[in-house]
Amino acid sequence: MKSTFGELDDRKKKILRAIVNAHIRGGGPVGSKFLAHNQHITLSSATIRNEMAELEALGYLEQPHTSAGRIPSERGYRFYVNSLMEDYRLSAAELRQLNNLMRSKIEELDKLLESAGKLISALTNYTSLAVKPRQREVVITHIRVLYLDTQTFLLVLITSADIVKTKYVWSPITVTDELLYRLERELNTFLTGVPMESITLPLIMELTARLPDCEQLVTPIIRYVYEAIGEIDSGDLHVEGINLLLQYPEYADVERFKELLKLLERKEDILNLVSQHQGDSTQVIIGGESPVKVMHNSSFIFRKIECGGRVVGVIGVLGPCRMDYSRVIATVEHLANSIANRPSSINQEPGTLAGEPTENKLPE
Amino acid sequence: MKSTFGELDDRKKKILRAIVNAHIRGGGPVGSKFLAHNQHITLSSATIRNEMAELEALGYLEQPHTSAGRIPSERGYRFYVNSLMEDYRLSAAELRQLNNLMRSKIEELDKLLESAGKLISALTNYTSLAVKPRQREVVITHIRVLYLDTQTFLLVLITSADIVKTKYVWSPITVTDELLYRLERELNTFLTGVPMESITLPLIMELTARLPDCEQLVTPIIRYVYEAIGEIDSGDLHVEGINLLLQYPEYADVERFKELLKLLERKEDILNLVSQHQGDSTQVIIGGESPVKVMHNSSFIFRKIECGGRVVGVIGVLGPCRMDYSRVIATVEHLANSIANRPSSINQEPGTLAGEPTENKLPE
DNA sequence: GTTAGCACTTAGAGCACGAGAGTGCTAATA
DNA sequence: TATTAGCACTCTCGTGCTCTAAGTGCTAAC
Repeated sequence: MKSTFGELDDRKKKILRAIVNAHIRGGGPVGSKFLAHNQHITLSSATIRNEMAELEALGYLEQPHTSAGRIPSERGYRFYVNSLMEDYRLSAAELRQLNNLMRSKIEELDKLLESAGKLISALTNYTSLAVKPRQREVVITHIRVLYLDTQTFLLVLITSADIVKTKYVWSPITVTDELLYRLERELNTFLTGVPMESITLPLIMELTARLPDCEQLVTPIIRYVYEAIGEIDSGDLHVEGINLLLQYPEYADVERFKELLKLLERKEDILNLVSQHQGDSTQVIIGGESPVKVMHNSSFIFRKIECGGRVVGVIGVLGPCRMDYSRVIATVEHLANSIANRPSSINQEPGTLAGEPTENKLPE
Repeated sequence: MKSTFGELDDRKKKILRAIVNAHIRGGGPVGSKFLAHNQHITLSSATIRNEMAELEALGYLEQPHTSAGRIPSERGYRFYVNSLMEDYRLSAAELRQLNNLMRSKIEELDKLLESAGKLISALTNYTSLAVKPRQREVVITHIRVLYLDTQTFLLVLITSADIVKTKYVWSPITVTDELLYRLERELNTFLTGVPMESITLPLIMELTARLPDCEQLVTPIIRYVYEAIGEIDSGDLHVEGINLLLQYPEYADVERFKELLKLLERKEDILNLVSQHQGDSTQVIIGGESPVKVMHNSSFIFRKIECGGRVVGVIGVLGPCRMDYSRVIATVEHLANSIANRPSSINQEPGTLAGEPTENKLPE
């Protein structure tokens, strides 16, 4: 059957698959002779050459130069990922390592994502990204004020994103339990459930008026509330295993690698890219499909981790377009699912409450 | 005056200084002819050649090959840093940027160190390291338990390192204010002021016995306390501007750069190195002086940041041995001092209390 | 439709060669 | 005696060349 427009006949698919597989393994362009030795292909090299020429005409293959073999084009990779590649079965050793991580019962999601990143790097031999995504529209749900001594108290903010922020406050005035009680009550009245934009000057003035004996505390506290919410909003990116990319000839060009490093260090573009993508399934961005220019020679695979309807993280893998897609996808999916379904450890209410600790440094 | 053993006469010093300066600026080996054009040196190239030959014999210079100029040896750099280099005066633009950072009033020390790292990278064009050092012998000073609803409460741990950790706890039993009050009291009695090693099974059993109606809560809480202290202990390292190193020919060798990247990603060796060093002044480790092998082609400059007698951070710069030492040292010192002396912002009690917020994620 | 064979193209390794840079040494100079 | 000019020598690096290996496209035979 001749290739009707846009579709490939079985033989072409088989050859394309073999080329991509071989290229992913070997790195170099693959030639007709090499393919003729392939077990699954019982054609002469001449026939294969003809098919390859057609695949190139259709845009699935490219030729670095006349006397080289063919390499997959981006379109070729895309077709491979969509239609050709076989599912990868994780080996026993890989499963063991993945499960070990989950069994280690790391409590903090941040730390867990970081460890997951390390593990993915190690398993796939590519750079891993672990994203703590932006949390939009965070509001304070509770405020607590803890008495420490007559000059200091601890402010505890519990937010709708279930993140807790704490802060020491040194008070210029002597504080009493009674004062703190009133402070706590008024702060809760005025600041909980209120989106950032609504904390306006009139509101602040009214709040201050209700607390005539501790005016001096109100402004800094509100400033801190602002900052805390901003920090929760902001998102973060952990990168592991950058050094692994240097083993691939694709990154031998120092200038190119440098640009990629810059991208990863700036974090912003990656955070945007990840938060813009909607899909729940594993996303595969191949080379030029990325809106980010410096990623045009790389592929990026990532997947959201959802717990109870909220995106709590994103893990991903960055590597050359010549990436072992099926293995990476299998690894990322396994890990994302494990994290999403992990039981929490302080009295497991499965899938609902899992605390993340945190810290609050007072550099005296 | 001839050079008596170990000491260099003024002329040699002048020549060595000029060589190191020129090498730092230009990158290449520097030759006698080039030096003869130097304003401060009024000698012929032949004389300079003789002096350079002697400096080489003394171990201060090296020659990549016969027909190249000289480059400083590590000993040469060391002598330069100790005795030859002039103090660098920060430019107005540099001072402005440094002061802007401090004026931005970032509250969280972590974030501030991170920003400081970014700024140092940008100002020096080398990689910066920001270390949150290990905190040894942390104990809990207060424990608070906050009622949230009948099934959940918030555990707040205040530690001797002035770091606060919080954690949601989901309770399998219905909690009341009264129960939490007793829980809080007993936890404080048994766990505060106690070093980790002393939290032994008998102690845990006694604690459990005192709280017959909420046994199920005690074990996970203690586990969490362990974890929290462990996390405070552990230290952390932020690296910024790795990409900047790639502009220096010293790192053109991919394999060498890769090893350095690995080192920075593993973090451990750097944390050890930094925490072992005792000195309060700025430390300069040149090439092979480092106990870490992969740093033998790099220099590392770092300085502790102390607030009220405690080391709250370390900032440093990593770059090629051919580093602009005086500029880096000036920048690091300025920033370290600024951070050490910064006023805290929630009701500034200068130099004593400055809160660090924190977060506590509940991924439900 | 498939295959064998052959002419053609190209990258890359290996080599020679010359330019450029810097040295060490010797002899002349102040 | 310390300094300098001059010169032969050494080494790196870039350029241009050839040769080889690999792989193709095309034609003719099966």
